[in-house]
Amino acid sequence: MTERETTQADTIRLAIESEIFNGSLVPGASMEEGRLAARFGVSRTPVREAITQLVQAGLISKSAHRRAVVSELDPGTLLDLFEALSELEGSAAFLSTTRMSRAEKQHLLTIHEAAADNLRTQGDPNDYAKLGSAFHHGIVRGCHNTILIETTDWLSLRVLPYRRFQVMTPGRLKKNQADHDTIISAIVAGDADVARETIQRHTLEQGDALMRFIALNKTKAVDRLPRAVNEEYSV
Amino acid sequence: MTERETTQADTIRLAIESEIFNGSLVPGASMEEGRLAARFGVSRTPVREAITQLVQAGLISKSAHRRAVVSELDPGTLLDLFEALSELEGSAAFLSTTRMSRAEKQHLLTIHEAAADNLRTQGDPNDYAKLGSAFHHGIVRGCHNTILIETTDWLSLRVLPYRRFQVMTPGRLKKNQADHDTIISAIVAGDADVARETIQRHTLEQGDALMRFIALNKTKAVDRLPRAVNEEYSV
DNA sequence: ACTCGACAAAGTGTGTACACTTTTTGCCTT
DNA sequence: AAGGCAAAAAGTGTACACACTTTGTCGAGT
Repeated sequence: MTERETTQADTIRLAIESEIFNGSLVPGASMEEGRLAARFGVSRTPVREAITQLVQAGLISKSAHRRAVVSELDPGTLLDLFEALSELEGSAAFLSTTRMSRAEKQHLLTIHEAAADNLRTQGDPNDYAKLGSAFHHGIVRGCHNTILIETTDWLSLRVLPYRRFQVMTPGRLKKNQADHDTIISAIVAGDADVARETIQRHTLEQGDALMRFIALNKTKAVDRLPRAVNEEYSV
Repeated sequence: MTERETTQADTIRLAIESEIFNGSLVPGASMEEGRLAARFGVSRTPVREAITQLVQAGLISKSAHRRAVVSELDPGTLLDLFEALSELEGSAAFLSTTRMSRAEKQHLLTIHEAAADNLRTQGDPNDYAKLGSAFHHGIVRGCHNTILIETTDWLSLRVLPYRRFQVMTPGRLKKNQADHDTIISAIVAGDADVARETIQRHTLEQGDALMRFIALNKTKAVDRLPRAVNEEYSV
């Protein structure tokens, strides 16, 4: 009768994931199984399983007999990440140009226009960020290649813990929107090569900006984060 | 005193992995934790951990309260896999063209020539396959982007269980070698675009050939595999 | 005071027990 | 004989216990 579709380990994994994304667990923070278990009111077993999963996802690093640590990306790796992501998104855009349905293109246009509207009316920057993310995701999904989508998502996930550092200056916002405009135009016009090159450079630049920002502000920013913890997470 | 650098779960994971690769565990075969545990002489705990890891790696599929199954790729997904892989290798080749050291290029040439020699002297086809794999891997490593390398390896891993189906006809061998020749020439000449396009198309064609072969011979081939099991793995 | 090393505390890895879910078996009904 | 329901068997998920490893502490030697 009592049907359990989602296991406890899954619940814990999602919980830890979101704590990493919302910044409760900062990159570099170490997690101790027993404490997590106590905090979530379960035994260590499902916690361990959740951690194992997150390790494979790349969000957590861990070596034998040592406690798990939220993955910390050094600037070099972060750059590699964005470079790889930009190539992947470029490939996706290339394929999407010829594979997206009319409805999908329309959906993308709707998002793009909503973003433009947000800029014109000086709407919530947070909403703009969401629209931007939806735009990228829409393009990637448009390629209809499950593996490519999955892989892109996988890489995007690993950047997520650092996205919160991103601050968009008015100049960057405008450039961002202009890039998106070029991309969607290329897709609609059926120019796959331009779509690929534009989104590729665009994503790379985004990453570059984020990297520079982190390099400059990291220490200060970390200390100022709400509920941020540098060392051990406290109950 | 007794130092344990590799945990039992790791050992088990590697063991299962290699059984998947060498065909003892065929895609679609279901694995039962208790039996695996007994077979490896450990408790279920490390086996479960190994399985969790392999699930995240994509080699095994599993849903709650159901036993784990060696991932089975339908033709469509397999095609997607090769398409994604071809894009990734294309990107890597593009970057490698400008980033490979002289020594790395030399190493690649050595491999390529050994392969050519193998063809001329009608050497062991198995050796030729290994050289081909080393060639691809060498190009990917040449891009010096950890994430891109890691991601490419990740996708390659998922194809591995199906590589054993691959049979190279003399015609394919020659074409394969010619492609490799074009690629290495482009890299040495510094023509990144040609390198990208060539290896991209090359990998895609490889995948296509493999797919067709599997589609034609799968059922028969599976039954003929040494130590192959269709249903449950028996102790 | 500093280094080194033994001891103590904390934490991870794995074995085992048990609850709950799924699958199988076999009986009953039609 | 086929279909379906119920109980039993098998298997997965989780708690807990314990061994071994790592980490932290404290005191002795220099």
